[in-house]
Formats: sequence, C-alpha cells, structure tokens
Amino acid sequence: MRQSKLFTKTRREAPAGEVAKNAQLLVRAGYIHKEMAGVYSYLPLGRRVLTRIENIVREEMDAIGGQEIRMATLHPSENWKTTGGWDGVDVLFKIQSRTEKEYALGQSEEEIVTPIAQEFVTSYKDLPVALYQIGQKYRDELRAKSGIMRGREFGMKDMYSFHQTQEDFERFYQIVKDAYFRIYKRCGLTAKVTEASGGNFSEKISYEFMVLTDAGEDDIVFCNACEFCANAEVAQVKAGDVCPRCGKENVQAARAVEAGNVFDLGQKYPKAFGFTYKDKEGKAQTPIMGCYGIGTTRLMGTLVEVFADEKGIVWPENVAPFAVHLVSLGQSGDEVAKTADALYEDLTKAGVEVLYDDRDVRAGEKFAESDLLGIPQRIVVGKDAATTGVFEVVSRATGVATNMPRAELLASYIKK
RNA sequence: CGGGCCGGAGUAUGCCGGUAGUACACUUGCUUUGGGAGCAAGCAGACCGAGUUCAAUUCUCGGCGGCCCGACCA
Repeated sequence: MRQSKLFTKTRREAPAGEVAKNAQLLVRAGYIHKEMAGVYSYLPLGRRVLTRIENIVREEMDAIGGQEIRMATLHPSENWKTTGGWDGVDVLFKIQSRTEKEYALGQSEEEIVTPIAQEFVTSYKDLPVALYQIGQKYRDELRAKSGIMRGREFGMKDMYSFHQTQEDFERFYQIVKDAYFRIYKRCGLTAKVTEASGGNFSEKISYEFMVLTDAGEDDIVFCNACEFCANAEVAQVKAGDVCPRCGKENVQAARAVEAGNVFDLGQKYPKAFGFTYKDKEGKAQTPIMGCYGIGTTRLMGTLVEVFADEKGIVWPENVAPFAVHLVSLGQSGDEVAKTADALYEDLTKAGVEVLYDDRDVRAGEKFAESDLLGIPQRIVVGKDAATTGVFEVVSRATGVATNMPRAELLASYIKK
C-alpha cells in the first residue's frame, strides 16, 4: 500500500477532552474516527488491525471445533420478553419501528442462538455443539468511556456451547480456556483467569480473563506458581500473602482489564425457550449451555494501552496493520525514490505486507508519523541505500537499527 | 443515574458586552530536504432556543452534545 494513496491522515494533536491513551493515539494516527461517545468507525488502518485480531480469534475458535455463524443484531422483542431480558437487562437498546413494532439491538446473542440451536439440536447425537460469531454488539451504557475500551457499539466474539451434562461443559470450558490463553499470547499479552459471580446473567459462576495492564479498571491478585487468580475486591488474600492454593509463592497484585469472559449459563436459556433433545432412552432432556466472549475492539484498545510509548503506538507483530513500513527519503523520480520503488515491488511480490511512504514530505515528518503508526519494522531508504544497496532496518519496539544489504533483507522475509 | 468542567474555522487554542485573533491542516508559488521546515498569498469559524441589553460569541436559563469523577457494567 502506497501511503500517498492511504485514506486518512495523522494529526499532531490529540482530540480535545479525550483522555484515554488508546483513543488519543488511534485518532491521531488515523486508525479510527469517533462518531459519538462510545461509538467509533474503523478506518483502513484500524480495520486492518481489527481484522487481524479477529482472524487470530477465528483460528483458535475453529481449532477447538467452534463453528462460525452470523447472527442478526436486530432482534425481535419477543425473544427478549421470553427470557425476561426485555425488562431485566438495563443495557439493552430497545427500538421501535414506525409501525410501533418493538425490537432490541443485540448486546449478547443467547436470545437468538438458543432458538437456532433448538431447531437443529433434537438428539443427544447433535451434542455437544459450539457456535460463535464475530460482530457488533450494542449496549446502552450510562457512561461510555476509555476510548474503544468501553463503548456503546463494539466488536465482540461470542461463542455459545450446548452440552448433555455439566461435566461435558466443564471439559469444554477447559479447552476454551486454553484457546483464550493462546489468543492473548499471540497478541503479545499476558492473561490470568479469575472466578467471579455471574451477575444477573447467571446464578452460576463465571470466569473472567484478565490482561495485566495499568490501564485496567480492576485490581487482581494472582500467583505465578499456579493458576490462582482472584479479583482483589473479593479475594481472601492480599499481595505478599502465601498463595492459598499452592503455598509455593507469595501472591502478587496487579491492575488488569477484563478481556474475555466465560459464563456457565446452566439451563436458563434452554428452559426459557422450551429447548429439549431426546437422550438415548428417548426421554426429553434440557441441554446445559455456556457462553464465551472476547471483546475484539477492547482487545485492540488494550494493545495500544499496553505497548504504546511516548512517540506513539507499538503494535505486536501478529496484529500490526502492515509488517513493514518502508520509508523513502527521496523525492519522486530521484534515485532514492527509484531504489525504494524497486524494494517495494520486490517485498510486495514476496508476499510481505508493506506500507510504503512514497510521499514527497520531509524526513522528520515521515519518521514522526512512522513512530505514531507503530508498524513493527521500518526500512529507511536514504541516499546511502541508493548508492550502496544497504538498507537501515529499525525495530519500532526497541529502536534498534541494523544495516542489511538488499539481498539479505529480501532473504529474511522469504524465510518467513 | 448523581456531581463537576466544557461547546468558536477541518484540528487545537488566546482574548473579549460593540472589527472574532493565533497555530497546525488545506490551496498556490519559491526555498528547504535524515526527526512533525521557512517565506509569501489564499480558503475557512461562534451548537440550538429563550431571556437581559441600544448591542450577546461573551451574561442568565433551558435543551442538545462532549469530557472527567462516582455509581453501574453479560
């Protein structure tokens, strides 16, 4: 992609009154556009990052047998009235058509997925099954805040599983948990899982996946030697105490952001819809249900919060909008520009995703913008590169620069 | 939902009861070219409603919108 053709521009100044680092940087760098409080559009750069995050989530969900579907986000009010959510869920957006028919906007999809499953799951042979989607969610938050971390419209992966027994749900939960940890790891994050109450959502327990970052809203305590982790508000121990589970190490405290959750829904929704299947004896049974969420847009905001430095965004390799930022310091038509053009062609042919800054602007502006955009690797093409064929490769995260001859540079990408 | 602050060119801001000024961005020209350049010219602005006043962008009230703190948070 040639930067001269890229839609959007960077800004020098952060938008007024925007305090959240993720929103400041993503708006300044031209990744997102704010529509209103808690609602953002994703511009080409932002959409690329979000797609990469979604693809990581998609791969991991597919790998554990999840089947991707696409559910409606405009919901019939009847489904919500059936489960009690119409009056019971305060963040539910309710809308009315011009003929005064009522609808809800999806803030979660139990009310849709349960009747879908009901139609196709009629036998114990159809279980277990896990359905998921990646899409928009709408929540009527009283106060949207923290940029894309807590909006009224946001992206989420939500998966729903149905099982014959509680044991089978527990088995599947362990599989999902491992997949979640792989997702966070691939995004460069460290996560812990806590047990929490299910809120008004479920009388059963729920699990929250917490990513360690000072930008979080929750305080947690955890153990490095075992899986112990709890919300500090309800924990029986505090930092420095011996771990209550393994006794091997002392508990640590940290700030964290909730980046995923799992709810043991029991039979609440199947019961509400009268969803049963026939067991081996031909008797009607009600399935056990679980749901599993990961906020994709929140994950994107978390990555900005965790990795950004004073110069701008720093993307982990696996989610960056481009792998390489090729910065030409030449002016269109000169030898430097021709050298950069040729390298751009070769890298693109090699399958490398390159953002090529081919604009006729000054070097300082290009470097400042490059730092702001946060692409992991920068290749600088200056006078030296044009004459010697040696290119300067700089890591955005570490700032370390290395000089590589053209052939070696190309080979390093072909290996990958 | 309770409390606070705010609302002006595309963006960010200074001053002000009576010519709305500056910077960046954008357009044109010249110079410059390895860390957000310089000069010159140009384009472009008061959220809505009511009230006070000779006169309101400025003061008052209401609405709408934004941000922050708290509460809330599937």
